Amino acid sequence: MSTFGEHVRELREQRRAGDAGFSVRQLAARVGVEPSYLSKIERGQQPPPSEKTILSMAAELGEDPDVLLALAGKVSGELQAVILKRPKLFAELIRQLKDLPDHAVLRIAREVRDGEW
Amino acid sequence: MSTFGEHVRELREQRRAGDAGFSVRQLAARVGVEPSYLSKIERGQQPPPSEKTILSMAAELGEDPDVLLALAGKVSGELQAVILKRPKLFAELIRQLKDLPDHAVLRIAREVRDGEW
DNA sequence: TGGTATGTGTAGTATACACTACACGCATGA
DNA sequence: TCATGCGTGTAGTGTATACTACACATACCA
Repeated sequence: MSTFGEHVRELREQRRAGDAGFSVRQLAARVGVEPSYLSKIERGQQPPPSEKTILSMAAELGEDPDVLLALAGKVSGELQAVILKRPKLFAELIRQLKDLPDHAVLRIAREVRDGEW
Repeated sequence: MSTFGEHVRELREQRRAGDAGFSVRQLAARVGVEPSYLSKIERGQQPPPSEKTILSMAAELGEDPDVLLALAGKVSGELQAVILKRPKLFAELIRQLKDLPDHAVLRIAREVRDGEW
């Protein structure tokens, strides 16, 4: 697995191949940070930025916010809020799901979505 | 719902009714913080302490760690680690479960535990 | 060859986090 | 009365977080 910075750099360079607006400077401007800061993040000289900044990056780069947050070692505040409302319930469930294979977890998500509960 | 501090104070005073070892000073000593710090936390003059300290408090007070952490607005690092390993999967699932009633979430946890997956 | 854009280096800053150290006044019991 | 324990007030500390500001060298291109 790549680091947060490496992954961002990769995404940005992919976008840049077809769109010159994805230079460090221009992306930084749209994301709302200084270019040197973004540069350092991409090269791992700075730790990943705040959740707010990561979400802005994800939107600009067309990446899944949860994935980018995860590379930064963060769980989104939105998800945390869901857990915090019913901590016992969700704590127990998540621990149960910890070692379940992907397809099983996915199946539960689908069944819930399809209203079988 | 009570705040973190109020809840801790309540728990401590309950324990104290039958065990003099639950003074602010003695509990603080066992938890590993200064008495004045614990006192301030209980009265809401300080924000909740670190996860480590909260877990120590939960153990001493016989409270569910996830519940105490939740009152502090924190999700345990252990749970976060589970989510961070498969962010897409868990993010999707948790969002699906957001508005599900307690009994339904509980039923899923039980069925997973009982090996029906 | 002068203007513009690029990535990056150095230095500094404001704020929050997570506490400690010590002192004070009150109560109790020997 | 005085040692012990109690809760709490004031002040200060070290570290991390999340950045900004500005300067520099390089490359393109008109």
